[in-house]
This record gives sequence, structure tokens and C-alpha cells, in this order.
Amino acid sequence: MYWSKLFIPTLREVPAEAEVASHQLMLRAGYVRQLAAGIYSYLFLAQRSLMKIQRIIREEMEAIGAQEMYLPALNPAEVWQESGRWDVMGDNMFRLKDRFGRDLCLGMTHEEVMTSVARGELNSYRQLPQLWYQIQTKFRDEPRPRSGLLRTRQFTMKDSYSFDLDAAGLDLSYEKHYQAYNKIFRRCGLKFMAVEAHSGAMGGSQSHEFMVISDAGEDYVAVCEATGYAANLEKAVTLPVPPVHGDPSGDLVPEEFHTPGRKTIAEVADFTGLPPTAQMKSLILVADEKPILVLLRGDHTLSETKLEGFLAAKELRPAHPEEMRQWLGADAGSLGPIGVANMRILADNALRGRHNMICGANKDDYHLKNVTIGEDFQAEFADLRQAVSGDRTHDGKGVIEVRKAMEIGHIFKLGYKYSESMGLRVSGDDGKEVTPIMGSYGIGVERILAAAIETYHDKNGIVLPPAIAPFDVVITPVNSELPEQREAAERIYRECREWGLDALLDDRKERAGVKFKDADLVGIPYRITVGKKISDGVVEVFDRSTGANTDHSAHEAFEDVLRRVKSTNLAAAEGKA
RNA sequence: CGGGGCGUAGCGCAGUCUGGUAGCGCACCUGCUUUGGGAGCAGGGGGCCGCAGGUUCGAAUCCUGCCGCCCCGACCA
Repeated sequence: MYWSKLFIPTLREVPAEAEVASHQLMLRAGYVRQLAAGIYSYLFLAQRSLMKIQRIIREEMEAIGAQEMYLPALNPAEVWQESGRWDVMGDNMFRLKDRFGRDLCLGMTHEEVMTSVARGELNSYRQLPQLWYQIQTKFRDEPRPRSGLLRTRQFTMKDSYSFDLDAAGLDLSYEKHYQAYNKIFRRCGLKFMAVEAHSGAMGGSQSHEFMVISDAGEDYVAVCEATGYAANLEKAVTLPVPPVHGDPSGDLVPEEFHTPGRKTIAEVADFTGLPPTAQMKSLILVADEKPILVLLRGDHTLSETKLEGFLAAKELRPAHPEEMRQWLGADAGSLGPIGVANMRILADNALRGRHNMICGANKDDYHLKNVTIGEDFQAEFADLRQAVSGDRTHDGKGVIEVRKAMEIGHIFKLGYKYSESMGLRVSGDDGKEVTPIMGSYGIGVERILAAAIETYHDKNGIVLPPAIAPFDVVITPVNSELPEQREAAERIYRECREWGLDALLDDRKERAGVKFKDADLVGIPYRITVGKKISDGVVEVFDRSTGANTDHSAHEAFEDVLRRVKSTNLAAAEGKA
């Protein structure tokens, strides 16, 4: 294609609305324009890149035997009411009415619609397993869209669904997706990791998220390079750093002391001169309308996900100040477990074996010392705290680091939630009805592009891997006015095209600097520069990622680029990128 | 939804405090010169100053209400 005829509106300055690198660069490079909060138009270059990403996804989905479909984005309320999610989704769902007043919504995900297709047509165990997928627009009324394409209200998702006869079948479908996702993200050139995740309200037994480490991300992962451990922070199980200060020894009796105005862990630590690790932090929560007292080491934070999981609670919230006073007789800041009989008491595993600690006295402005779990009161132990950097892995062999990350894919074993609630059943080999077991697997298509740009950019702009760059190569005559350069560039351009390279000819009547800057900004991996040396039949091949220039004879330049594109793509696919 | 910031040309901004004919840089158009990393000179076009109401002889500027966008938090299959 000829740059002079394309719409690539590059900007010299960064629009004020953009904060993260991928957002700034996609605006500057003319990839996207914003229509409203969390709603973007993908212009020519972005669309071209997204199409390449989708092609990779399709190839890998097909490789595991998944069949592509295309379901409606406009959904009747009924299917969502059947699964119960019409209510669960709340304000996150875009809802509308048709002219007869019937309720409709815009699809946020497609378990319901896929299941409704399946229940009408799948009749026999002989038809299983089935792997169905689509690449389609999703709508979610996010409370706060942010960071450009990282969290939007309308986005493209590859979502697939598996239907299997039994759990062993689901394991296989899940494993196929796990492998396919690894291939997809590798081919896209991303540095990513699969982490254990919690399945949340999707239900189900197992779940992995595919994460790209990036400060622009909204998720946290606990990783250990030495052992290869990786988990979502909400779910990470680690060993705490032991307290530096040993506990007071002996079989001591709890003793009240006055702590006027000292409410926080830090204030009490300061007051007593003992580190936060010497304290037990008391939190009051309400799980499904029942009060719970949770104890953590002073320096630790509760993982609500773990608590919710441990209690199998549907709803969890912090207690209101009035409730704390009513149940324990004191305000937050002076609460503790001793003498508490009207609620369940849970203690985090990090408190196991500790003794003579400090906690609230359930009396305003008083704390207790010499408190020991098991002696002075009883509690159930569980893993309830959030991991922190510096913890050791659960096998004790490595050190955990907590990093920010962005989620680009998520796979779930759904179980029977949708097949059961929506009445999907097939005949088994014994003639009896069987409910198929399902899995659900998503990839955020735009997030792949955003993650790649977050990972690969420099001060000059975007540096995309060739597999997902809008073009493989740009041919740039330094001075388009000179027939010798113009004609040579044209010739090289045609050769590139003939050999299957996705080539762009920068035939604009601009100075060389402008063309170089633009090519760098939009992230084309290779540039063939046709300049003065063309009179000796020599051109240069510029590698965007290394900045290196190499001379080649004009008729061999395309071969060099072709070789580089192929080897880079191959290395990425093999995970050697 | 709570806290903060911002809305003036396509982009970046000044002007608002102290009311008096709307400016600068980049981009865009024309011409000449220039041509290996965002050229120079000359000329030119482009604005419901977010919207509505109010105060005033007069409002980008003061007052009231609303809308939009961004950031932090809450929230997030």
C-alpha cells in the first residue's frame, strides 16, 4: 500500500487524556481515537494489527478442533434470567427494551446463549465433546473504564465453550485450551505467564489467568522466578516472613493496659515499642448476614477472596461501626477475640504457634498483652491473608515477589452451573439422561495489542513483534523526488509483496526525517531505506527493535527482511523470543 | 458512588484571579527555497471559549445548575 493514500493520523504531541504508554502511543501513532469513556474507534493500523491477532487465534483454535460460530450480541432477558445472572450482573450489564417493552441486554459473555444453542441441538453423548468459539464484541458497563484499551466498555473477545460428558472430558478440553492459549500468546510475541486464579462467581473447580507483567495492569500476581510459582495475589499461598522479634516466653496471663487514642496497628506499635508482628489484628466482617471475627498478624492484610472461599459465603462485607459496638462493646481500634462468644473466630495460619501477643480489649482505649490462641480463647485456623513480596513459597524454596499484571486470557472449568440451570441434557450410553459439563475460555483481543505495546515501546514509539504489527516492512525512499530512488523503492516494494511480505511504500513527499519518525512511531518492525547509495545498487535494512542498519544490494533486501520476519516469528512461536 | 483535576482551533497550551473586539506553538492550505532523523521564509484558512440559565451597557472571564473527559478509591464473569 502507498502511505500517501492512507489515513494514518500521527500526532507529535500526546493528547492530555492519555496516561499509560499504550494509550498514549496508540493515539499518537494514529491507531485509535476515543468516542466516549471506554469506547474507541479502531483506525486502519489498529484494525490491521487486530486482524493479525485474530488470525493467529483462529489458527490455534482450529488446531484444537474448535468450531467458529457467531452469536448475537443482542440478547433477550429470558436466557439470563434462567441462569440467574440477569440479577447478578447488576449495573455492569447494558440493558434496553424493545418497542413492545420486552427486556433485552447487550452480551457481556456468552455462556447463556451458547448453552441455549446446545440444549436445543445436542441430544446424544455421541455428539460430545464439542468445542465452540466466536470472536465477538462484548459490552460491559464498567464503573470506571481506564487506561485506553486496557479496560473498555465495548471490546472484542474470543470466547470459547466446551461441552463434555464427564469431568475427565472437561480436563482434556481445558488442557487443550491451556496449550492453545500458550501458543497464541507466544506467537503474538508476548512475555506472559499462566497463573492459578480463583473462579469467582463463574463457579467451577479450576481456573487459570494468562498475565502479562506490566505496571499498567490492574491485577497483582505473586511470582517466584526460582521455583516458577505464579498465582493471582488473591489466591497465592505462601509462607510468611517470621517475626524478627520473638514472643515473650512463659505461660503468661492476659493483662489489660491503657492505650489512649491509639487505634491503628502502627499507633499501638509505636506506643508499645513492639513491632506490628507482635499484634493480632481483629477484623469484623459479615458473611451472609452472620458476623465473623478474623485475626491476622498486625502487618498482614486480609484476602477477602480466601475468606469468602473458606466460608463458602455468597456475600461478604465489613461490619458497620454500629454493629461492632453492638456486638463487641467497643469501636474499631480496640477490638479483640477474648470473651467473644457470639460469633465465629477465624485466625490466619501465620498466627499458629504464636503466644503472648497484643490485641484489642473490647474496651475503648484499652489493649491486652500476653494473649495466646488456644489458651486464652479458641479459634479456627485457615489461610486468610494476602501474600506480600518477601514471603517464601509454600515449599520454602523460593522468595515471592508481587507484581502488577494485566490479564489477557482466562480459562475456567465451569462445571454444571449453566447446563443444569438451563436444562442442557443428552442421552448417555445407558439410555439415561446425562448433564454435560462445561468449560469457558476467554481472550481479550485488544488487550493483546495493548499488552504488546506496553511491553515493547521506546522513546520513539511502538516496537511491535512482526507477527502482530500492521505491516512487516516499510520501504522508504529518502527523497521521493529523485526518480532513481523512487523507482528503486517501487521495485523493492513489488518484490516484497510478491514474496509475501506485508509491505508499505512511504511515497509521501516528506523529508526523510518525517518518514523515519513516523515509521518508528507506528511500530513497523523493518524499514528498507533507499537513499544515495542506490547509485551503487545498495540499500539499508533498518531493524526497529535493535536500531541496527545493515547494507544490502537492492535486489536482495527483501530476502533479508523475509528471513528476519520468519525467524523472529518462529522464535516467538517456540517461546524463544 | 466518594475524593481530586480538567473542558478555549485537529493536538499541546496561554488568557479566567482583576469583565472591554480570542491568542501562541504544532498540524493544515498556497508559493519559493530546502531534502538521511519531526526544515526555513512569506502569505492564508480554521473557534456556539462544553451546554443552559443568571448578573452586567458588555461575560471565555463573575454566579447557579447540568454535561463530558481523566486520575485515585469503591466496584469489576
